[in-house]
Amino acid sequence: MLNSGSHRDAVLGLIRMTDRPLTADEIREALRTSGIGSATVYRIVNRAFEAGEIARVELPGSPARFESADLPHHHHFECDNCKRVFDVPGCAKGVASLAPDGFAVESHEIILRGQCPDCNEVPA
Amino acid sequence: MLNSGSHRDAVLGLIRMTDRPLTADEIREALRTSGIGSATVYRIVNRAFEAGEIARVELPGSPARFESADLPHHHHFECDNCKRVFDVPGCAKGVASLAPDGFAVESHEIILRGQCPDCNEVPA
DNA sequence: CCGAGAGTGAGAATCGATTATCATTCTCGT
DNA sequence: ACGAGAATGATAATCGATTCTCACTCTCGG
Repeated sequence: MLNSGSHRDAVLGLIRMTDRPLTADEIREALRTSGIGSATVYRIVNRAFEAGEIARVELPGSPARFESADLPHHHHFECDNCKRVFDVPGCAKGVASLAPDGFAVESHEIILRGQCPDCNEVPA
Repeated sequence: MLNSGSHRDAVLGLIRMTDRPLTADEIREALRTSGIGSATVYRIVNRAFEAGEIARVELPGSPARFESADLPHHHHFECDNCKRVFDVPGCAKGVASLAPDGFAVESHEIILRGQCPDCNEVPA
């Protein structure tokens, strides 16, 4: 059940393979068959984050999520219903120029909310 | 030192008078001369929020903030240095249309980060 | 085969934010 | 002035997320 690096590979592989940011709990749940504990998940993602291998995504009111560090500039969509977070490619123009004079904008973040495709199904 | 409603008036008045969202602690600190306790601040802002009198602003990694409920659509700027949050009038075009097909966008949020005017001073 | 050292999981501990508790204080109509 | 009921503040309790602890397991070079 243990094999140095196998948990790490599973966690980082899962993150790279998934097209949306995952919480520590989502990761542990996805890998539950391996019996991985949450402390281990946190250890792995924290180290990988510090090493710049993955990115941390924080949204208000929910735990930190992790995704590949090499994704192009993008933003996030949080489903009001299932609470999952999805990647949204692209960016709105002129975002940084919204700030009034005197503010030096160094980064920005756009969060969309609503119903994801799964939760938006029209019940026939 | 107590006068029914005076604390409430002080808190809501402060919120309406301030042009940026305030945390419970910022409110308590601003009114420290009145000896208001944090439980009272929370009670007041929670009730006012439930009554729709003020709006709650939540940013990742910091406590909830409160501002007037009647402000026009706007967004927020968080100073990387002093951690204060400021209002940013206006909005970027086409924000909602960023989401891929299948996503129903119901609301959005833009967070700018960088240096606020106070922290951006050029040391002569 | 052995030992050093990293990895692991269960659970305890911690953290900051917020809420609950409760004895006390105040307000107000009468 | 009086009593019911709301408001208050100090502090304890709670909450969810995350980190720490520690005994144990595994890997791997020699």
